[in-house]
Amino acid sequence: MQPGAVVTCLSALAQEHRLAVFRLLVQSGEPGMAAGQIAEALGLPNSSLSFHLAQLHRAGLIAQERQSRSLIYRADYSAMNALLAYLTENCCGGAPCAPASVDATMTELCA
Amino acid sequence: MQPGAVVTCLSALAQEHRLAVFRLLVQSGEPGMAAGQIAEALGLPNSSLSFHLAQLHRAGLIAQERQSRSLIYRADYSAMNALLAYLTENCCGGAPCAPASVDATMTELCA
DNA sequence: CCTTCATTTCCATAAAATTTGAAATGTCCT
DNA sequence: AGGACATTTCAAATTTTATGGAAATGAAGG
Repeated sequence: MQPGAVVTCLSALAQEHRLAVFRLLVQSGEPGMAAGQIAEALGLPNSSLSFHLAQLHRAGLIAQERQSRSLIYRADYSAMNALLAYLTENCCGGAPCAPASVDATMTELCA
Repeated sequence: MQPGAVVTCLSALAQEHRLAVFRLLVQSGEPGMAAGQIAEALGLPNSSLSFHLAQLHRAGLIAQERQSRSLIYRADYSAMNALLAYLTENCCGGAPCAPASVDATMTELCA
């Protein structure tokens, strides 16, 4: 993952409503949620939510799929894992402070 | 970790220069770095860097210690781990998608 | 083709973040 | 006390981000 993409991802998550949206989708899992459902669940105006969804989508953290008239959104777990991996990379100056298994584990996480 | 604190942490990291500062400190490890060193390493004006250091410090991601005339900064690994833990929490709707060992592993990470 | 429904795009406005030189603060040394 | 040094605080301009109503787009059904 490249630094620019990391900043984009972090910026996408660094906002109250967007973090709430992302967590809702992370916890919603496979079925995902339609934009309208999300708006209702979080009490946000449609246009505001759409703005936030666009940011999360642009960052690659959520995927979008049309299902008849609704757009359903899902969390992209692999993007989240790439982000986590980047943050822990080269931790502690290269000295192995974490078991080697962590990297492998994180890659599998929610894949 | 509480949602407000999470947003504060993510906001702190969601900026090109601050992400660079944080990574520099993460990789620098135990000895840490003085503000001046960081400014020079990243080519930032002192006042700009000071602004960014303050945000990282306020978020609890870095620690500050006075050493004679210099202020040396270090990454706070436990804060980073708390942040990572929050993001993976309740992943996939409570269905255990990651080995239980991950939580424990992450807690130890860079402690 | 027309209407309804779900969502996005547009727009204007308001709020927040970033940038830096200059001045202030705090520390050390003589 | 006085001077040099490291860093922060202040202030003001610029840029970015967030908000939400109204209009536009796209899809389904009669």
